[in-house]
Amino acid sequence: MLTPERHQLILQMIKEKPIVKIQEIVDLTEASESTIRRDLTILEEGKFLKRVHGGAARLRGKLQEPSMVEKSTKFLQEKKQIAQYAASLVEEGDSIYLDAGSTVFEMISSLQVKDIVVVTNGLMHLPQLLERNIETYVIGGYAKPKTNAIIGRGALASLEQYRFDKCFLGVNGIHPHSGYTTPDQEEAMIKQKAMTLSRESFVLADDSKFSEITFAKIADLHEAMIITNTIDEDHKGQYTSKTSIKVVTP
Amino acid sequence: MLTPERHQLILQMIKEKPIVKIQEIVDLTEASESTIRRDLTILEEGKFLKRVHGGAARLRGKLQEPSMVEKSTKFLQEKKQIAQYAASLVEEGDSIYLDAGSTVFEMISSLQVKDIVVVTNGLMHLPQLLERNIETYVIGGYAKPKTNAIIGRGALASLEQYRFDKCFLGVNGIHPHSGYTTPDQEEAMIKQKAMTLSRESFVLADDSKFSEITFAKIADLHEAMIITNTIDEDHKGQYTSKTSIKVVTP
DNA sequence: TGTTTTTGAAAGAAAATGATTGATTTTTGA
DNA sequence: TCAAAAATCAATCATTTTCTTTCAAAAACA
Repeated sequence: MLTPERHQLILQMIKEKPIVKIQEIVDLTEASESTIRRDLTILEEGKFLKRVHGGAARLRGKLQEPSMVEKSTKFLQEKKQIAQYAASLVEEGDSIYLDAGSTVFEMISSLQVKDIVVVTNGLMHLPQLLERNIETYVIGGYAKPKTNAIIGRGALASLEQYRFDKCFLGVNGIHPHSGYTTPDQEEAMIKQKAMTLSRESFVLADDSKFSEITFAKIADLHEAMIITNTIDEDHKGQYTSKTSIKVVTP
Repeated sequence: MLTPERHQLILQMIKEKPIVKIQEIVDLTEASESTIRRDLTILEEGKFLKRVHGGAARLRGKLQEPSMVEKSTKFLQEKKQIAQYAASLVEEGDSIYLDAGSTVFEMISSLQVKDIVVVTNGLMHLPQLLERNIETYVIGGYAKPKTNAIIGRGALASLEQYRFDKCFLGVNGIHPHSGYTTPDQEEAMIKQKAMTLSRESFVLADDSKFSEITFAKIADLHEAMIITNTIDEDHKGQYTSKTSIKVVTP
């Protein structure tokens, strides 16, 4: 049996059971224990599973097939939690705006409702959206290589064509006085515009964004609801007095 | 057995099983192991499969694309030739429109000039364009899952914002009387509009497109220059009298 | 005919495998 | 709780399988 075949088989097993014993894999694959151990080492390096004493365990959150996009940050877990909650807010029939950015990206795989319309400026999001057969509109404009986002004058005009029930934005800074900020002026304008076109606005942010200020202001705190995972009790009051915060607990 | 025959057979096998062993191919084709290894090397270069130790594996992502599997190496070769010539037409400082579609896609990797502006409705093209640091604008509108193209009313309006030195289009049919045609009415409108916004228009087509007619008309033959690889001498006159054709010779 | 391309065979290199060893971790049982 | 027993582990090595390279014969081509 070929190595990648075995790997597939192992991943299959771990998709069905959260933990599999080495011996179980040995029995099924008819390969030696050494070989299976080597396989597990490789699969662990590729972030496909976690080795545990006696076997291998499923990675939290990664029940789906492994795309190469992710597996970068240690915040992924947190991002997923935040994204999952945000996705649960989307209701049947909604038209929503999805901002570019990795946290918002994680929302897509969690979207349960099907009868929605999505507008986005995030080029990274498109393959996933199309694969899931979600009705998707892209705004036109300059494709910024660094963030894979559509921005610029054309993007603003293009965005103007739509109206949203909800918009979901990523930001880089959240601050009681300075509000929501992001490093790029052009991206800030897009986010701003999206908010004005939307009945409700949501900002997705892990707690590293709190008390940060970056260059371009998007809006004041009260203009959106923040979705985050944990928030320092000491500073919580500074924010809760100005906006509603949903804290997603692990 | 002829080389392309063997290649087809191998692609067929890999369409049915995600992984095939070399020995299995040897048994079926009755060619030597050396030959099969050579075949696999070629097919891997053509991005049709991935070699793995002991055999070959199906590529992730572009698997069940019927059009993809049908394509023989020769076919891809032809597209590359056409695309390469088309790319050589792009001059420093040009603003160009790149239509969605696989032949036009092949142009991107052949683009030598750097100081150009590209506008496209092809979502597939974006990763490649951005990676090559080409200034890229995307038109806004509905993202059509099947072709990964942006189309629709919004796309037309978005396109209207730009002017081009040259536009490069794919079509499905070329016919002396019916002109250029494509199966999707909406896509036809986009192509049409792109032509009107461009000083020069080029249609990229392998010879399977000649004498074909599909649903939606884009334009008459004389409105664009055809770039193709070979053309049947018998019918050549029908086309050359109505348009200029560049025949790219192997 | 001579020339190029394709093919198959063979040799050495590289990779994958399975068994073994001794170390490490977990479990057992007092 | 502790130490012995059992299970699991990483590291190593010999063996097997697969790969690449090379070369000459066969086939296709002009």
